[in-house]
Amino acid sequence: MSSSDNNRFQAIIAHAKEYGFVFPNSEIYDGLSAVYDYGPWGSELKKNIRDYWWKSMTQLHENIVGVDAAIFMHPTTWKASGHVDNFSDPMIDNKDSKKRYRVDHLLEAHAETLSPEAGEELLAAMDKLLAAEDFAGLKKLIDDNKIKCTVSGTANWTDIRQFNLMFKTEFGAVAAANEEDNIVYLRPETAQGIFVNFLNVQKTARMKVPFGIAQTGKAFRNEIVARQFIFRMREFEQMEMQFFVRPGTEGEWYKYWKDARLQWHLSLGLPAEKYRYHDHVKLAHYAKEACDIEFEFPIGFKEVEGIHSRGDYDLSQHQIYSRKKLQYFDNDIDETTGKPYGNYVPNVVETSIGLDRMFLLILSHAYDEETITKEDGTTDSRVVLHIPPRLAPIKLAILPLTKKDGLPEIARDIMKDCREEFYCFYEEKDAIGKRYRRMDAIGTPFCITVDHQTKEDNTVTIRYRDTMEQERLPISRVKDLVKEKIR
RNA sequence: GCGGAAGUAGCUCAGUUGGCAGAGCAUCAGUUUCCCAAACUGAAGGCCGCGGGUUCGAGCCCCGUUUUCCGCUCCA
Repeated sequence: MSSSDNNRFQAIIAHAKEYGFVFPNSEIYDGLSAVYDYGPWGSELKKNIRDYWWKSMTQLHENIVGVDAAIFMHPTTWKASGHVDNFSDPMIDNKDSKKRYRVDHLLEAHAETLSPEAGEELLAAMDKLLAAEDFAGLKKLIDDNKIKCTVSGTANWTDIRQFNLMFKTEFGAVAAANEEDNIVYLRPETAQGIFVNFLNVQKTARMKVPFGIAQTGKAFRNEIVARQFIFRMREFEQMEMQFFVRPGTEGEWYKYWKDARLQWHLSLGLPAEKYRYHDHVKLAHYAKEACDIEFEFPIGFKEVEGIHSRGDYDLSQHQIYSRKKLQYFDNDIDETTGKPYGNYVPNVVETSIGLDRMFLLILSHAYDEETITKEDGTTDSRVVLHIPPRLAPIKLAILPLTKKDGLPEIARDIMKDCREEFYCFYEEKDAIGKRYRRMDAIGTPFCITVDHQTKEDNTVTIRYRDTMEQERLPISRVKDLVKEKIR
């Protein structure tokens, strides 16, 4: 990251706070690390991005429907998904090399250097301590065996700490005798709420494979490193769609969604050269194919969305753990056999985009510090957010040129007429130029100004954010013009 | 987690050898303004990140702490 890019990123963060888009969480208490709040214009922008995604997925696809599953899920869900076992490992750091190890890996590696009997004995002791979550005992085991770091060659270890990906909380108002019985997790991904509802949705909405289930919602992950603003947060929002297909067709659907999702980004007017695919070479154990859609943020090319061909892994896992069938009966005729395809566990192609990352994408692409040359030759600067009009928090600012001579009344009437259709903003304070610049700073694409000519012929000037050009039009045209531009 | 730098008004910052807490912009109340932040008058705004120490006296020196930024480390 160059220093100018970094300055730009810092300027965007400062702008986001100053103009009511994103605030540090719990700021009066010195903040909570890697958690942020959305302010007045931020929450509008975020909602508009979410709505645009939701509409493009559900309203515009006859074979995709939505759900809104709870954040809490039965704890077994996360055993089935692999999150409990894969992401809750005790870790230990070597103080000299700063290298971090998983405790079990460290002990297993050491056991291999011992005689078979001694090795077995060590691993048995480890398993017992791991099961009991006896970290002090595990540390003693490492010390007693004089296990050294392969990098520094020393045995100068920190205490053992648990790395927990998932946030835990207690379910039920009354404490249980065994507190383990009461633990529920805050979901680390929204996808599982779709998988466990697969049959409910398929039956009640009478969906036929191939079909998709869309969902937006909060998810929670303990990240090892905070920082990077809203790019990496502990509480974040996902927009996911799981597309269920006939086994054997997942390859073509993966290609379809890989292309369709990039087209969605480009449909917002974002430049293709700022996007690239990153195909995964090393795949997770359940994935058949996977790629990221990356965007060139001020902090470099970063993942904003993932497309994964997940096979039948998730539904099969839930079948095993729930002992319920999660299968679909396909009545379509298989041309090779002349018979229906029959029962199967569908394969899944997932599209998963981070709403907060999309927000940062829009914000960082929109942010611009312009130098403009005025008519008299002097230069001036402005900070403007070129947010796509359909996503802008405020669509139209209605400004009386002065606050007397009946101009505010006319402006108020226009406001009254338009506010049901889209977000409007009225302001009569300060010089008109100042008001234009304030609207530029929060990305309002259109301003109309009521002046004395308005009283004579019912026309107003409309001023465009991106070009700063103005034109005159009848008041009666205003609402339709803005509606056309934000479609 | 380790190392470095920084925290002064809403924002951007100044603050002399340790001697009354400052400016511009923003805000508020007026005045003035017919189209691109900078017209005039006035007002308000501060636990100088937090806690301790040194000193007659600390925004400034010392110690601790916290937050942010930068680099390294980690990242399903």
